[in-house]
Amino acid sequence: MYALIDGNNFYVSCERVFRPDLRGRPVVVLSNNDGCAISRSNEAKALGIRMGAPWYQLRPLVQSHGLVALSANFALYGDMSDRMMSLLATLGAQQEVYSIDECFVDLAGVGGDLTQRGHRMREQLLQWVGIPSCVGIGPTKTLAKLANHIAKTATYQSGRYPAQLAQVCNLSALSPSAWQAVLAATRVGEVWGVGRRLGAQLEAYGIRSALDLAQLDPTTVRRRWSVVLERTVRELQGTASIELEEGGHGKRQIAVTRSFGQPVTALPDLEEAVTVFASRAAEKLRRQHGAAAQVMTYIRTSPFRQAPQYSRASVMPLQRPSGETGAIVRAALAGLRAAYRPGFSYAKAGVFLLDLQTGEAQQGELGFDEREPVPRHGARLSNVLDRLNQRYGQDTVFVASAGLGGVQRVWSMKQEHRSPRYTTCWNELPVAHA
DNA sequence: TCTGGGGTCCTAGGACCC
DNA sequence: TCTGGGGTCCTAGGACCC
Repeated sequence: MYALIDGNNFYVSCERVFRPDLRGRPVVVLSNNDGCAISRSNEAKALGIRMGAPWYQLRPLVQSHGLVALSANFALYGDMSDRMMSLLATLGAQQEVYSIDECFVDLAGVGGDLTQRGHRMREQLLQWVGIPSCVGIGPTKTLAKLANHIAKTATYQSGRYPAQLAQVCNLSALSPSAWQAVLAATRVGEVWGVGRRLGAQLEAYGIRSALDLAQLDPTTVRRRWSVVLERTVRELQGTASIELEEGGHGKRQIAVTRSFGQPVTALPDLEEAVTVFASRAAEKLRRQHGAAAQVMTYIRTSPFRQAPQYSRASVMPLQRPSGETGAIVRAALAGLRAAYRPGFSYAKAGVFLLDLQTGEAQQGELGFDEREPVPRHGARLSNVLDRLNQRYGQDTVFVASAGLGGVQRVWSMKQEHRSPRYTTCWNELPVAHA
């Protein structure tokens, strides 16, 4: 049996912990560059604000409906997420942190009434961390996910599902007929693993509800569609086919990409940005004690503008797998120079670390070239860099090609409404007045 | 004027091997 | 006239997720 616990409107809920005055009001959190809405309070959803709606289209709602827009504050959300996850880890034997605002918990061996346990856990999460959430419980991850979706919908939208499934929905506690009824009331596209494309295809075949999908023959599904959808069908039927993945295995790929605050044309500006992104990516890599064998740099113009379009990625292999800032920045800059064409207005750049290896299992090499022994100082230098930046704050020490005039960076992003980093920055702690 | 960032997995097809 | 069979590895691209 699995539980899926998911924070409601997570980013907005994080902001509300420190701004109780935002409760009951329409609030959105904007993406980097204040580009578009990436989290919405229920009041904002009720105004018809869509996920991903561009901010400039929403701006009139500030006047007309008291909409509050906040710039994304990922330092805050990440820290709130850590608090939430460590509390939820106590719910069962194993936990998979699936995203910043949700986790699966394996309930194997957990006794007692699981529904009640779910209610207690979400009350504790609300009281201790301040985040409202919903809990779904089911025999497989896909069913737990579905149960969570049902709990959420029943909480905020009356009529579609029985009201007692609000907040906590435990499918395994339902009678077979009640179970069938909730699956029949769920559109096939709402099932985890069925996206827009598959959803449309399935509907065209007359498979409209989650129940319809669950009643298909898995082998046929594999032949007609894919092994991925076959697994989903088996999971809906109650056969666990997607394993719980505990943390600690590290990422297979690391990316740092950003849109620019304004279009960038000059190579030196792009070099600054790519240096910063590559440095950030190298830090992430070292945090999981990894090494990258390849570095990809990518630049592109804005697809939303009526201007000549250009997009190019370039992969540079490293001489040997490395987690050092210096080596990674050099490779990323070489990739940038290979991808760059003058005369375009670039809107975004990114650095990807690929072909990652873990610290313990790294490919050795034959010493063909004795004039160039394996360097050791680079790794030590990067460690010192990390320790200094950890102790004295981000960017205390950095690579010079990142540019010295931080304020003059033409490409830096817009964040006009960012809240304080209440929990991760000494200067921005909330102050209590007696 | 103004539209995010970071991931995973699977498949098809090409290059190459014997 | 007539030209096999079986396999691996890598990459690009698609679909999905939050």
